[in-house]
Amino acid sequence: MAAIRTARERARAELTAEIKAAARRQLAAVGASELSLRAVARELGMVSSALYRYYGSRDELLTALIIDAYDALGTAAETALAAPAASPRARWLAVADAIRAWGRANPSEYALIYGSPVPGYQAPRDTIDPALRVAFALLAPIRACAADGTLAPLPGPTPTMPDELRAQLDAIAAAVAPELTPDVTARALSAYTLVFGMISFELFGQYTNGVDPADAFFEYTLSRTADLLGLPDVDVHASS
Amino acid sequence: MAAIRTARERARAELTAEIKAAARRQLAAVGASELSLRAVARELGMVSSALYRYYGSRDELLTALIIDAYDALGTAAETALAAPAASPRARWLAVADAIRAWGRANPSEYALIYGSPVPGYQAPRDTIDPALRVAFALLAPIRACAADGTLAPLPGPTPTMPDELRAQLDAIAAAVAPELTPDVTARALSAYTLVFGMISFELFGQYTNGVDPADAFFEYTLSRTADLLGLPDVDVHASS
DNA sequence: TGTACATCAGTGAACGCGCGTTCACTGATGTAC
DNA sequence: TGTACATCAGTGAACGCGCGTTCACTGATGTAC
Repeated sequence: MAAIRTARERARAELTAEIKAAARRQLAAVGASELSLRAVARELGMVSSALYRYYGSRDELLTALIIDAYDALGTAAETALAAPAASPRARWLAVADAIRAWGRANPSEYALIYGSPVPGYQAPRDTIDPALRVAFALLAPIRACAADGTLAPLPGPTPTMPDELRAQLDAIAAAVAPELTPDVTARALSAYTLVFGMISFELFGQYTNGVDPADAFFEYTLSRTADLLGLPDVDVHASS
Repeated sequence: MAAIRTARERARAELTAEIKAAARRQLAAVGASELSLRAVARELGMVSSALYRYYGSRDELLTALIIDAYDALGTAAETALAAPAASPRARWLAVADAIRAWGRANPSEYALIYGSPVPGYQAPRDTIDPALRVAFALLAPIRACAADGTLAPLPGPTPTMPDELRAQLDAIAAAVAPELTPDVTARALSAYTLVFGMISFELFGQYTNGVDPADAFFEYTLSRTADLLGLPDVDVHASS
């Protein structure tokens, strides 16, 4: 990131931020596929063609919003991960809570990245890395315990694993978490899916007339899930 | 449903079906929020105003599509539920598999009902009952076992349950599954969330470069989830 | 410090397009007697 | 069975609107000497 030196550069950085802020408001009001450059320009008191000095097309702006959303969520998760925690289990719960809190605070941006894809819009490669940050943060406490052997023996039976799945899980582990056995990787992925499944159901209205507000259900299920992952509830790392 | 008697009534029923079929194709091409009455009419070789003989507005057509999607998914799940199965566990797995199969076969309709809500569109009350059918089908094998005491003792620790959650779960149980204890209800709801979480992640592209194709991961996770629900793997009901 | 030139942000008009919905109408189908 | 009338499906034109994107332009900011 180059240092901002001239007034022109400062103005450009500020206006870029204002454009994205206005676009985020649009997003909340009408949704991703109806995000309109003209409406954004109108809100900023500019003429619509002026936006083309900042983004080459509507899709480019949409991409910037997606990357920002992944980054904001990733930052929230990483902040929770870095905070002091009584145990690996508590740390994992804190990350999951932070993910949910971000989603509730930014429902339209959550929908942008975890809702139905916008037909006709193809997310470019630049979105992949930011998208992985949150997954990494949720994985980190599990990896730390697996690395020093403090992951509790996994409760419950372990189904036989077909070769196809083992190969997929090995590839994931090799890329991001070499400490994990295939079964732990599978449980971690399933826990990750459950965390986002609950948040999506809550935000998209599937829990209406059921467990909405979902705070207690979320915590209860998360607690059971942490046990199934074998995350220890004592601070094993503090004693070293 | 009134019997169709006249040629006019037959034509109307046929054209209604054709309109919905064309609208479903639109949905797949451009998504729910960009569904266009004019495009539907164009595909049918009609003039756009003619559609107003069938649906009073764009939103009315969208509602019909949503209800149809819930009903189609509900039917698929109920069919799997009614099929012969070796055990309650197998029956539950069959229902979950049927849900996923329907989603994969009809991704745009799945996105319509389980994806991000369309901003500005408020689903009317008529969608509630059809939406519950699939949840009922997935719940049925658990209820049957709970009713005759064949649900296995639940493995794993049970977190303490706050009163707020207990009240919510009691209300759900009272309405749809009085056989279930609060903890079983919570586990059933969490399993339900996990099933849809996995399908959404698969269809919305979150498993790309991971466990995609997700067949093996889905079955593996489902198998472990069935165990956590205590669903017996023998046909306890056949012996009675 | 001052001047001449280059860069860049924002304007305003325009292009070509698609949308939902209304309305008066024509002509075919159905019904009552 | 035949006729007169009512119902309804579909037409075509129109209203008023918003959209993304291009383009020649003005005027302010920045840079080199």
